[in-house]
Amino acid sequence: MKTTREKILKAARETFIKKGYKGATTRKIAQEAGVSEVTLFRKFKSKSNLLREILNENAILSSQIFNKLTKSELRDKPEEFLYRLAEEFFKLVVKKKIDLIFIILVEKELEEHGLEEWKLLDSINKTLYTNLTNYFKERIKKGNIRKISPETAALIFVSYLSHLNLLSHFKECEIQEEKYIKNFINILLRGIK
Amino acid sequence: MKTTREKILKAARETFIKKGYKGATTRKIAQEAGVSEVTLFRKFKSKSNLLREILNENAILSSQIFNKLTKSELRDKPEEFLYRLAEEFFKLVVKKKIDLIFIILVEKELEEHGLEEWKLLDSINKTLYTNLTNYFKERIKKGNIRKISPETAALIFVSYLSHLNLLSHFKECEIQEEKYIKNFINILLRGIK
DNA sequence: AGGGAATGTAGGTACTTACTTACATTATGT
DNA sequence: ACATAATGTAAGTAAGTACCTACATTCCCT
Repeated sequence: MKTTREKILKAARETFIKKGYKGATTRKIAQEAGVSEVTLFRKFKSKSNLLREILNENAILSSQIFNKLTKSELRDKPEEFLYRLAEEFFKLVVKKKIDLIFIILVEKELEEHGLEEWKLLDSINKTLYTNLTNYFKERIKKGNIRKISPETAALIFVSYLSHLNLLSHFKECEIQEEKYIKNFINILLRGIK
Repeated sequence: MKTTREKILKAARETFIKKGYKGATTRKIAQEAGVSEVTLFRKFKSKSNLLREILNENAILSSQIFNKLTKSELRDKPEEFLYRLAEEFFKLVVKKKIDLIFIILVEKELEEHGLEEWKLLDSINKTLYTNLTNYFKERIKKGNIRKISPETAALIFVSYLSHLNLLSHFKECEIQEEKYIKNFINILLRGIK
């Protein structure tokens, strides 16, 4: 049985992604969670606070995935490592409704309210990007992969996953995760030429 | 000298990207354009209409780029073709403030208003994606590139460009277009391995 | 069974926003 | 120079939104 808190968090995640920060009204979120609006405000002082809690949780989950894989012996096999990383991220993102790009947009809407939370808000993307960049640097040094720009490679990875995730929110285009990820890793490793 | 119409369109593009659809108030747009709010409503009946005009224009511009390049002799040299395509798109997108991803998000916010305009709204991404997919298919047939999934390759291209564009809206990260695009094409063509 | 915590209901406040109306002002072309 | 079109100003409307208060109801623990 889910607690009220969890129900609200889940509904908020889904609604924020579907409607954007401003578009997701507290009434709608509460309704989606099956609780009254008052309860929402009792549990999470304000709407922006509700968002903050979600983002915090997301950042933690995102780090965990990377750390887990980094510690495994997969680390030394770039192709499998990247495949598993993409897979795990995709799963997390779809299951938990963590929308990587969405976060940036929330940011924009909050900008003028003087929030200094840039760093926090962008943390998922940034975390993955930073971790991956370091990973590529290390692999280049060890001669596992050729001498490409590690930043660019990391950016390709992050952007592809974000985009795939975005697409998954549309009913029309059913995404066959496995195929899309496998093909991607294939091209990322060997190029199209 | 810019016409009032053009001033409003420009301001609207910039504000929509900065604040999102809901976040961009008509007051703010008018202010940014240096005209009164009433003028905005006189020229473009409604806010959603203003958006529609922008998206229409974007879609046309996006097609033009692809068509121009396709007709040139570059078509037969994938690496240069893709480089130029990326470059031109990036220029257009930054100069004209055409945010590829933004468009999808607008869509979400409008969803419940019963807009049936899905297809229109997503047209820039879709246009580029479709055109590129066909391009890759053709190149594979002609033996210019190896046998990869053309859809996946197109998606990598579109998502990378979108993401790069998104990043360019943040003051912090100055994007050196040339380097980012060159490195990208390098990896896309030859892989990281 | 009873008492305290969690939740719901109803109503309301203060604010914002898309959009309108009525009227005044400026610019433009002939 | 004058009619016409384009723009501005002021004021307002109707709807929506985040969030609050007061009180009633339900649930859970002992």
